[in-house]
Formats: sequence, C-alpha cells, structure tokens
Amino acid sequence: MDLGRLNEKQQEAVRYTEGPLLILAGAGSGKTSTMTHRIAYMVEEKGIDPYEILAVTFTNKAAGEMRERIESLVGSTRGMWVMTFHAMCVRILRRDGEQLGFNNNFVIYDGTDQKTVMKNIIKELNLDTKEYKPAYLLSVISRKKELGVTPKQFRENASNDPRARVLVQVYELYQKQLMENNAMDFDDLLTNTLLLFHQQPEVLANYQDRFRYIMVDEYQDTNHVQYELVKALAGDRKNICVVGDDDQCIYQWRGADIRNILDFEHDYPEAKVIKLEQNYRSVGNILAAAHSVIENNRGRKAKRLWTSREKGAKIRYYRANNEKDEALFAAREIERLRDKSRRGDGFREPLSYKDFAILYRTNAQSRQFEETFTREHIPYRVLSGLRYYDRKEIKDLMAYMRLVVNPRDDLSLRRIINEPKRGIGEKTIDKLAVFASVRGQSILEALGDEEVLQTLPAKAYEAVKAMAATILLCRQERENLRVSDIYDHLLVDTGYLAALEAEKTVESEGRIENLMEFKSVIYDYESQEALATMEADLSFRGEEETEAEGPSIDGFMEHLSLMSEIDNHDPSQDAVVMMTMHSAKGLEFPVVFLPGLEDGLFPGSRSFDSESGMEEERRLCYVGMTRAKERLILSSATTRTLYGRSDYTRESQFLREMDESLLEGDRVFKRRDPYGSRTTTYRGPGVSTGPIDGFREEAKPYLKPFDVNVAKTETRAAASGGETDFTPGDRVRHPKFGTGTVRSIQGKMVVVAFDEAGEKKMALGIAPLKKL
DNA sequence: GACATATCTAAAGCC
DNA sequence: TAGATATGTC
Repeated sequence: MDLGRLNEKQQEAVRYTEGPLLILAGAGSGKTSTMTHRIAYMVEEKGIDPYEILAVTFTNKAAGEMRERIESLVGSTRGMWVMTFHAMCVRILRRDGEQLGFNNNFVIYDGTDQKTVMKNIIKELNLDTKEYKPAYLLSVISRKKELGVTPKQFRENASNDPRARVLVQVYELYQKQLMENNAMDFDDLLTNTLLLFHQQPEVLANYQDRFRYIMVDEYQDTNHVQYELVKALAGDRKNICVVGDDDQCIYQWRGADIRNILDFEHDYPEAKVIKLEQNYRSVGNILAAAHSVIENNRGRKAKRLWTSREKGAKIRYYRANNEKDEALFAAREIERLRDKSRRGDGFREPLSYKDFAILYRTNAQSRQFEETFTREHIPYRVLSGLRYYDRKEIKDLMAYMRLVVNPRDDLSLRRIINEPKRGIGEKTIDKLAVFASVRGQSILEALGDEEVLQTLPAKAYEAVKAMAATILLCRQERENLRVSDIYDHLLVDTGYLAALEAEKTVESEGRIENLMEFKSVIYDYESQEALATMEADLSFRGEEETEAEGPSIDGFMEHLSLMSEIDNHDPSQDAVVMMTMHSAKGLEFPVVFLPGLEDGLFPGSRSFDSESGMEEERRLCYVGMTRAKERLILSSATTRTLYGRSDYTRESQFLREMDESLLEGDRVFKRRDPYGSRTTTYRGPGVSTGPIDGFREEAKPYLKPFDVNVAKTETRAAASGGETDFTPGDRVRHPKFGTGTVRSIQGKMVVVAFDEAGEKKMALGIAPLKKL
C-alpha cells in the first residue's frame, strides 16, 4: 500500500500497529489521513480482519468521513465498527444490556426530554425555582454521570447540608423516572455500558476478544467514563491508539478531561508517542501568531507546528467603533479580498464567498453580520444550533412515533395527547396518570381500555380514543408496516395533518412542508437500511453479526436520536459561512474572520475566575486562528451592545498576547493590565490608531425590515381589530393603556412605550392597538 | 382550556 | 435587546 504521500512521522504512526500509541496531532497536521491510512495498512498489509477493528469518534460527521475515507482506500469497512461512543454503547446495550433491567428497546432522551423530566421533578419536590433551574440540575447530574458516580454513591458521599441533600434526591428521582419510562439519556448510554462491563465480565471479555485494535479520535475530548470504557475494552492487550491535540481541548465545560491525553503515557508507560507537527493548512504567519497565543498556556504538551509554506500576509486587525462597524468592515474586506484575488494579487486563485468564514464566540454575534451582509448583498449561511428536529411539528410526530416503539413513554404521550387539540388539559392528564399508575400501566396503555376512556370529558372522548387506538394499532402492526406507512397513519389518523390543513396559514403550510420533508428523511433511512441488509446477506460470516436487520420503526427512532442533526454544512453553496468557533473545529477556510476580540466577550467574562477557564478560552482562540489557511482577520469593537446595554470594551487579552510584529492595521492597545480588576470598564482614548483603508463607520440606527410572520393571528386580528403592520415610531392607541409610540418589533411582539403606562410588550395583531 | 400580557435572563453544544 | 417562560384573564 502506498504511504508515499505521508510524511515520515505519519508513516511511523501508520506502521506502529501493536501496543499503546499516542498520536499528538496538531491542527492541520493530516490527522484523519494518518488514521485512515493506518487502518487501511492494518487490513491490507498486516492482514488484520476488519472485524477486529474499532474506531471511535465523537461526531457522526467524523465517523462518516472516516468510514468513507477508509472505504476509498480498501474498498470496504464491512465488519469494522467505525462510530461514535454513543452509537457503540447503544449497540452493546441493545445486544447485551438486558441484565441491567433495561428492556432492550429503551428510548434515548434528548436534551428537551431531560428538561421536561427535570421540570416535573422540580415541581414534585416543590423546589425553589429560582435556585434550582432545570439546566443547572441537569448539568450537576451529567457531571456526576461523567465521573461515573451513581445516585447511590452520590448519596453515600454527599454532605449533610440541605443543598447536597436536594441534589441527591433530584438525581435519584431523575434516574427513577427514566427507568420507569424505559429511557436513557446520552450519559446513561455510556455509564450503563461501563456498568455492564463491570457486572458482566464475560460480556466485556467478549468485546475485548473481538476488538483487538482500537482507535480513538479526538482523545482530548474524552470524559472520564469514556476513558474508562476505552481502557476496559483495551484490556490487557492494550492495543490502543489514541489521537488528539491537547491544545484543541475546548469542551472541558461539558466534561472533557484534558488529563486523559496528558496522562496517557502515565496510564500506559510502554506507550509510543508520535507528534505530528508539520502543518499543511496555514501560512507561516498564521501559525506563528496562533503559537504566540497558545504558548501562554501552562499545562500543555510541548510542541510547535511548522510549515514549509510561505509566511503569507500579516494578520490584519481592525478596531471598530461598534459592532455594526465591525460587521461592515468584514463585508467590505470580503469584497476587497475578492477583487484582489481576482486580479491575482497575492492569491493563487480567485476567492469565492464560500472561502470566507466568520467565526465568533457566541451565536448572538451572528445577528449583526447577518443584517449587514443582507444589506450589502453578500450571500451567507449561518450554521447554528437551531436544529431542524427542534421544530415543533417534527418533535410532535417524533413523540407519536416514539410511543409506537415504547408505549411506556408517558413524557411523549403528555406532549401529544392534546396536539392537535382534543379538549384535554393539565387536570385531565393528571387524572389519567393516576388511573394508569393505579393499574400499573402507562397512560397510553390505560387509554387502550374503554373503562379509562369513559372517565374522559365527553368532548374529548372520541378524539382521544381514536388517537390511542391509532398508536396501539401501529405498534401491533409495526412488523408488517413500513416506517413511512406508520408515519402516514400517525399523521392522518390522529388528525394531526387535518388540524394543520384546517389552519390555512402561512405558518401551518410551512409546518406541513416540514412534515413532508421529514418523510423524505424516512425514505432515505428505508432505502439505506434495505441496502445495508442486502450487503449483509451477501457477506454472511457465520458470526452473530446482526448489524443490519432491515428498516424498522425502532431502528429509525434510534437512527434519529443518535443523528440529531442533518449535517447542514453544504460546501457547494457559494456563501460566506458563519458559525461559532466551537463548531468550526476540524474545518478550514482560506480566509477567517475572528470578530469580538474583547475581554468579557472573548475571553468570556466567566473565564476570568479561573486559570483553567482562561486556558480553555485560549485554546478556543487557538482553534479559531488555526482554521485559517491564507488570511486571518481579527477585529474588536470599541463599544458593544450586549443585553441591551452599550458599554466600552477593552481589547482581548489574547490580542495583547499575540506577537505584534505579525499584526497590521490598528495598533493593539497594550499595557500591563492597567485597570486592575476585570470589573473596571475601560474608557481610555488612544485605542485605535486610525482607520484602515480610510473608513470607519459610525453607528446608524438600523430599522429592522418588517418581515414578521403574523399569519397565525390574521383571522383573529381581523376579528378583534388588531393590526399587524406597525413600524417603529408609529403613534398608537390602546383602550386600556392610552396612547403611545411603537418602539420595536420583536418577533411576534410589538413593544410600545405608552405615554402613561410605560413600556408594554404585546402580541402583534391581537393586541387591541389602533394606529393614530 | 386558550389566549393575552408580564417577567425573566442571558456561552459554547457533541451524542 | 429579544426570545422563552410564567402568570393572569376571559
């Protein structure tokens, strides 16, 4: 096999197939290529059975890419496990997890489900909602699970103060609820697998025996449980290869333990360490600047990226007046560089829009860029956390489908029992829940009984009966029906689609469209699974390899919960990409903008409390900078409006750490922390040394284009006399509050400053507002 | 039960 | 500032 395209270090890593191996792969050092070649080498040159290889990644995307690239090298990955930690655990638990008391058709709860459960618990325990918020409690539980602490252990070790006692109680109750609903959250998948390994040594032995070669990608992001899992699987054979970069550990806040990679040599004293330090991505100046920042971190493995490429242009820095100016600067800069590149001035090829990326610290920063780019007619795409599967109609249908798979899922039932409206409210549901628990059933199961149905309010009876019958029938027939058929039944027979169709609004039509789009997701799944089954039949190997069983609703739900996000980074679209620095990890762009380099924003204000927090921010900065291939453009704003407050800012500590000789444009205002504490706001002059290319725009009031979707309320609006088309500045009258002036439009709400009653926010089109 | 209005609170987001 | 959630009212 041809390793000629790999450098010496990479080749060494490829050939070192036996015993523990740590590959420290710096940014842009050809990590994936090395890993995939290594696997290909094992199969082709060493004659290792693909069946004995396990490659674990963190994201589906990474797993998909790796699989694809291995396939292009050796033709097939059949038998090989190339998947995420979570997918691996699900597979193990479904296969061998019954001993733990879990039905092997457990469902996986996502963040929204977890939140719902937690809200119920808070209510049940009558907790102070100010002090105990769902997100906080969930993060406490998650941290515990990541450390492998069970509710029992937590109870035993918890102190006696009231707060700790509450946390213990919450954790216990939370686990109990999940168990009752036959559900696991993402953390449970990992912890339960580890538990299984501990309790059933023969199960573990089985997997140890199978997976003689283990690879772990992004090892710096593993948490403690993942570390233990890997260690367990590697067993005494210790044929384990981990790949990572401690400088790119940016997920400590969600449990990643950087010690795992830092201490690998300690865990495996015989480990071989190979550093990949040649960078194939960025020009020299970019690497040097990134290095000048990251070297301020104390706890890191010594390494320094180098490149054989030219130094390239200097890093450009712009100190904007405010965030609008900052966005406009980026817009102009993009056009300027496009022009320049078309003239062949300093660029090998003309740049198109998709060659530019704006990487910010917080999602909120995207708005300014979006507005500006829209006005400047620059095409852009925002990759954000707003997920397709978070849309209400999709979640509703998913809840219906989950009930088909798991009728014990009361959470899902509560979600859809009155969706579409069936005349059922909170009280009725609670009554049903009591009935069900008395009978030892879930709510849906109870609804299968006429006796229980009879207790419903008369107006709800028919609809609820039909709904329950539909779901239960689909369940009964799920072996005979295609997933898409089940979907159709649920959509139609429960009245969901009819209700949307009856609405006849722009919004409802959009929802219907989404539901149709969702169906194509199902179709994709069906054909994909059918294909996999065919292949599996062809390659029967006599083992218990039951990976392809054909499409099923169970399989589809699992596919969904593990996928969660359609990869929406479609590089074929020619548009500037905007995303957070976190989501940019692993990507690269010819030109990268890092805006908002201000203390308090980046590094974020919370990170000043601890050294480790600051170091993580610094690593994030390093990740951001090393995404750039040719040009890196930094900016900050003198004034920034955050949470409705406008404040002066101080240039980011990271800017001040950067090697000045590599910067051009505005001067970075450097002084040794002249203002002492971080609570002091910087107000000094002399921050900027003059405009770049002669422009620096003042903030102009920007009127939001009136594009608010008020369709849903149109009919009502007409009936109640409510108007929908207001513009900031309009004078209005409200029957109760008197006259006022429209301040702003926020989504579907209009904010009015009343002359007498102060500022009020009210729903557009419904509020009895009249224009004067 | 459903809608209208007031209040709250604010990072990053993999599976 | 603005979206999400809680509370109040018909």
